[in-house]
Amino acid sequence: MADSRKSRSATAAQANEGTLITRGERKQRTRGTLLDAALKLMSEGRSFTSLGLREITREAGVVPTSFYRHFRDMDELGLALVEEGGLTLRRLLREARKAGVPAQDIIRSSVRIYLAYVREHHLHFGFIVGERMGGSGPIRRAIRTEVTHFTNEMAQDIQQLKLLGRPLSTASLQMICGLVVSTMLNAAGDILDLPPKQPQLEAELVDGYVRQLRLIFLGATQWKESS
Amino acid sequence: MADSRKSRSATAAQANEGTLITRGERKQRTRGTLLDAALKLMSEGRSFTSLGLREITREAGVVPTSFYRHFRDMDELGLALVEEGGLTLRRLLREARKAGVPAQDIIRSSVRIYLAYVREHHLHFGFIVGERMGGSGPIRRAIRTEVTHFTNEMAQDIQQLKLLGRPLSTASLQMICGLVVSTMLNAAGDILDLPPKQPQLEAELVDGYVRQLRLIFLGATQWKESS
DNA sequence: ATTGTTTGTCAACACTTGTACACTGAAATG
DNA sequence: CATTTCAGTGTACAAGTGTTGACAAACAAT
Repeated sequence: MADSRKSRSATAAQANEGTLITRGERKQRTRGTLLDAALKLMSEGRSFTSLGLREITREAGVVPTSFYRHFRDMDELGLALVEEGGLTLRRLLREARKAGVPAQDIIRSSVRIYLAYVREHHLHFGFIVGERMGGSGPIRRAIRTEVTHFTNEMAQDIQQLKLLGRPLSTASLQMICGLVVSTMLNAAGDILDLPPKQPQLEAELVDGYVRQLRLIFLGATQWKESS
Repeated sequence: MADSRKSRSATAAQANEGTLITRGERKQRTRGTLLDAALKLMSEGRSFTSLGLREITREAGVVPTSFYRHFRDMDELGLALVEEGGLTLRRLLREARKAGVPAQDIIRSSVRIYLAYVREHHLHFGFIVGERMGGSGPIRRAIRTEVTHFTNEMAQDIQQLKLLGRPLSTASLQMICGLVVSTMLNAAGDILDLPPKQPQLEAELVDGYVRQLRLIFLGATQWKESS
């Protein structure tokens, strides 16, 4: 539902390339170009709060006043972006469930798969990671909610898969997954502003995160509930 | 050197409250009010890239053109803020060294002390945490550099204090400290946008981070270099 | 006492910004 | 077919933006 639109390149309003008919579809389409425009501008080193309504419509190839047909104000657009990002996060878990746990060297392959996914959806991840701790309050809170949901789902998955060998209280599981998720979001932020085509740096980065996660899971296997 | 100025309240240019004489001192003083103005605006839910030059000078009680007497452009001001923030970070370590390790329940009391320090310097921490992953590239990189330095110093301290019992390679130590620092920066971000006067929420938050750190150190004591 | 320096001020510039209002034309509805 | 609905357009305006240049007055150096 979130990705019928695949990163269209500007000037969309009159394109009509595919065979689309209904008015509703058209509306969703330009709404999408507005969201994409915002994401693209942010990916060029800008924060959400610095974006202007006019700037976005310009990038989207639409007249400024058209913005109001889709969002009351910038905050509403921001929240829509958070929702999209949340969907992208959830999709990651769903795909992971479907693919099953990697056969050997679980952590390293998981990190690799994850980082590939981050690169594939770098706009969403850039937004989430970038706005998670700074900028607009409402958006920050919305992101926090999404990340919490993601963490809880992950905790549930780990419990069902019995990945840690012995059972743990939900509180402990959530605390561990919270640590894992924070670490992975840091990792996303790091690779996303790695200078491109630097396999050396990238390898070091991956290595560092693999070891951090190994340490976390090592701690998790030794964890005593009583603490 | 960074804190001769203690969060002055606007309209500073003509104040002349204390006995200050030299021209250089006066310059540093208004330079400080500009930096403070920027920090204050950001603490009200704005990102750095969204700040305007005029806005800052207005908040500082100074005419817009005066800005150029101190900074070539906004980026230069941002880097100055990063430097200040870096100093605040280092001061934390210095004070920790002087105070020594807390007698009992080391992790819990450390977290408490740390969070008190974060609150005391909430403007600097808000800036660092908020801009660490989003917004302007140069500033993000500068922050990363400061955080890395901080991490290295921390690793050195831990090694010298033999806090982990047995010796570890510098690489492992840095990786562990990196995890600790990331976690503490997340913690800083979390308490700083906790609604005020909510001791319940705060206690839960502190508890969560205490347990995350316990897990990390538990992992660290079991860590095998060979990994 | 007479210079030169330099921090902060003032006025003005060419632009950009968010938003209001009336309008068009094609899809939706009857 | 006639009518209504509404996404997108065009124009307009007040308010804010970064930056320039000339100027005032307090300090510094001679």
